[in-house]
Amino acid sequence: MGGEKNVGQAKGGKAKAKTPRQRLSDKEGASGGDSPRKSTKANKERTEATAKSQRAEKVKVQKKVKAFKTESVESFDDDVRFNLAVKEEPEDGDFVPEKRGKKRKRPEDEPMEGPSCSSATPTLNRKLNEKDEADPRTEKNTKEGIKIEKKPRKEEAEHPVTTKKKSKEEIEAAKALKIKKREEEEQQRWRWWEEDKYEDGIKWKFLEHRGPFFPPEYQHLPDNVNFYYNGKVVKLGLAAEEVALFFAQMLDHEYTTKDVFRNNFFKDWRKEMTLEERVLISDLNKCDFRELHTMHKEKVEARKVMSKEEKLVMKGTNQKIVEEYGFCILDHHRERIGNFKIEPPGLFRGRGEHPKQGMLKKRIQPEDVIINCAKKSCIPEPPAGHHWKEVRHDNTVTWLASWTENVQGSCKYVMLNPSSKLKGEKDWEKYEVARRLKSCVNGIRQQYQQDIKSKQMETRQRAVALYFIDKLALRAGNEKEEGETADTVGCCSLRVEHITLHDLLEDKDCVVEFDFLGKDCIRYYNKVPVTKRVFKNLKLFMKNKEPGDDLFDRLNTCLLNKHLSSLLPGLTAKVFRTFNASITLQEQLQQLSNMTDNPAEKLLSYNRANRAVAVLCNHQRVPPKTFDQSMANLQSKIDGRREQLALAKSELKLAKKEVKAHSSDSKLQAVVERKKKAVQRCEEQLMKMEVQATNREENKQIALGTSKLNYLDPRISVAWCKNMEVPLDKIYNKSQRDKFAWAVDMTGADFIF
DNA sequence: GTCTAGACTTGGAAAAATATTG
DNA sequence: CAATATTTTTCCAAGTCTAGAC
Repeated sequence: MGGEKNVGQAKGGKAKAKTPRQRLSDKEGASGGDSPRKSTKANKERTEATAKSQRAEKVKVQKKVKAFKTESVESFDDDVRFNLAVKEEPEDGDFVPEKRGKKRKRPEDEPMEGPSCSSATPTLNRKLNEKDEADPRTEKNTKEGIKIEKKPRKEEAEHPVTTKKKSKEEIEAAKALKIKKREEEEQQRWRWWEEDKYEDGIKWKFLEHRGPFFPPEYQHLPDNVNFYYNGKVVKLGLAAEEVALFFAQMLDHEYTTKDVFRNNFFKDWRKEMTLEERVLISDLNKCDFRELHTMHKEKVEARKVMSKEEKLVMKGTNQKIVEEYGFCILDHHRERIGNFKIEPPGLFRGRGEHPKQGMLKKRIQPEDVIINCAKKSCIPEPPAGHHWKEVRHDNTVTWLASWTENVQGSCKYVMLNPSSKLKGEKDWEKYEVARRLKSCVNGIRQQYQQDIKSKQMETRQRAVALYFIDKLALRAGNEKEEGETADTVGCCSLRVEHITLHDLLEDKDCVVEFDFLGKDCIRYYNKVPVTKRVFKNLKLFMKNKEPGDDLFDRLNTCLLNKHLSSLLPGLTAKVFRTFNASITLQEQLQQLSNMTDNPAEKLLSYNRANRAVAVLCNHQRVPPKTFDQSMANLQSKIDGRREQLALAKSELKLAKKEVKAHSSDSKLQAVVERKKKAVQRCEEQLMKMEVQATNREENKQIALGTSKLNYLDPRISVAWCKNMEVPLDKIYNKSQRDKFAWAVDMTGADFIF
């Protein structure tokens, strides 16, 4: 369920009820001490472990341990962390394309006009496409050809036994097709990272697309499906009925039991009603949506059990839509759009205790939509009988279409896919800024340690906040409008009630206990020993304040970021998260992985390093409902395999005996060999499964995705794969490889973040 | 300066697609 | 082959940060 599963006890807000989606963390943690290798531990230990003494020992145990290590992440009591900072790291300026010898000059014609509209037909995209493909860069093609050829071979080697009944040839053919497709794709890839960058602020020179895709209009319910009010059938008008269905669809969801949600919904629903409807329907509790709900469930079910043919048809029509609306032409290249579909109307599902949950998110009309494209491109047609709100040609932004959403009044955008140049370039730049921070972080740390002693209150607060941001990877914490959103905070917006100071806690001096709701109402709970100076300052900051008062009353993110950017151009609070995440990954990989490990162990090490980062960044998830079950399944599989192994071993022994008895019988000799192989195979499989179980258990409440996608410099992972001889697709799936194509292409085994 | 709208990144859940199993 | 488990993709909310209005 999406809402707020677990009522935590994070300290909450100014007179607001809190129902935090607390998950892991605190001792009383929901799932009670079930397993000895609870990953929750890691979280707790983050601060509890006096890192230094334990570290050495833990690292040694690494190989077999089940507990998951985070030492170097949190240990980080000041001395340690600050030593670890690196001085060297000459600007190797990976971001400057010049460095890569083969930079390609943008061809003269490229800041282009693009194809003129006049001749364009509805199949424009296709045509452009072909044109694109006809742009051969031969030398590269050959190179890639080789590259790709290798990959699939490896893959095959990894799954050697495809022993399904299907004919081998069929499988081979399918595989070959896949390979070919991949190859083609690779050759078409726009290697933008080898090109010059545009002047500042210009995002594109040509942009053409078909506009966003609108969801289908609402159709009346079938006659036999009824809404009841006060026990009587009421035939609703189109508008009210549509909104009623939104609610009915969510009946299984916890949302619909919450007062705030129900009230907001009812208020907005009534606005959609006709006068008579509004007069009649005055109490949500008298509404009976069950028939609508049932109908909806049946529809979902029907979709699930569709025949293969039907599914294929569906897939086909979807593909056509993607083909038509899912791509744009950006500076001569066909790029995938990320979210080309206009968000359908529905009920707003805010997270946590959102004051606006349940409000009606209205249907977007073309009249609400601003289109952005090149002047000389073929302007997208609005749906028949409609017009756009505006068509503009702003090449200093990256969006293709935008509209204002009615619940929060915020802008929504249609933008490109992560694999696009526009997103990729920005991503690359982000990691380069983080690397620049690496080379000066020592100085910055020294400075804020100094600043903590400053006579200026503002400077001191800034220094302490920065200390937290650096040490704990907290988010900046912008101010939010009260009552508009759930009550969540980040560093600068921490309130007195969110921390508790302990002169002595669990054998440690000067411990700060954090307990607050962060982004998405995810609880942050941590007990952190800090320096005396920080501790004393915190006491001072809290003096004479109410629990609901700001801890850093002289500070906000704007001030902080201004200061940061004066230390290093481009430096902002969130760069510390990126930097600390990436550097942690690199260190952890270094510490945890061994060349002599088998592939499964290497992967486990990678995941553990990734996990260390996720813990640092407080990326949590609700364990899947099926978690325990699937864990048990795996365990029984392991047990089964164990038995099998024992059996195989005894058979081997027997066979060996036979050989001894009738020596030099070549047939028996062969049997022994075969049995040996069987044992070995069994052992390998068992081991693989055990590693898998460990990994899964440790991952119970940790979400790796966000850090992998947004915080970890992909070049670290690519280099690691090369060094460890792990195929990249063990780490990154297809879309991740696409997103990080720039990194995959440019990174050698020697990359250092 | 301060405030706010705008643009873009980050985030977990849910849905859909695929793989595996009985 | 269907049922189930797992992985991938989609969805869209919720952050960060900047620039420009005032």
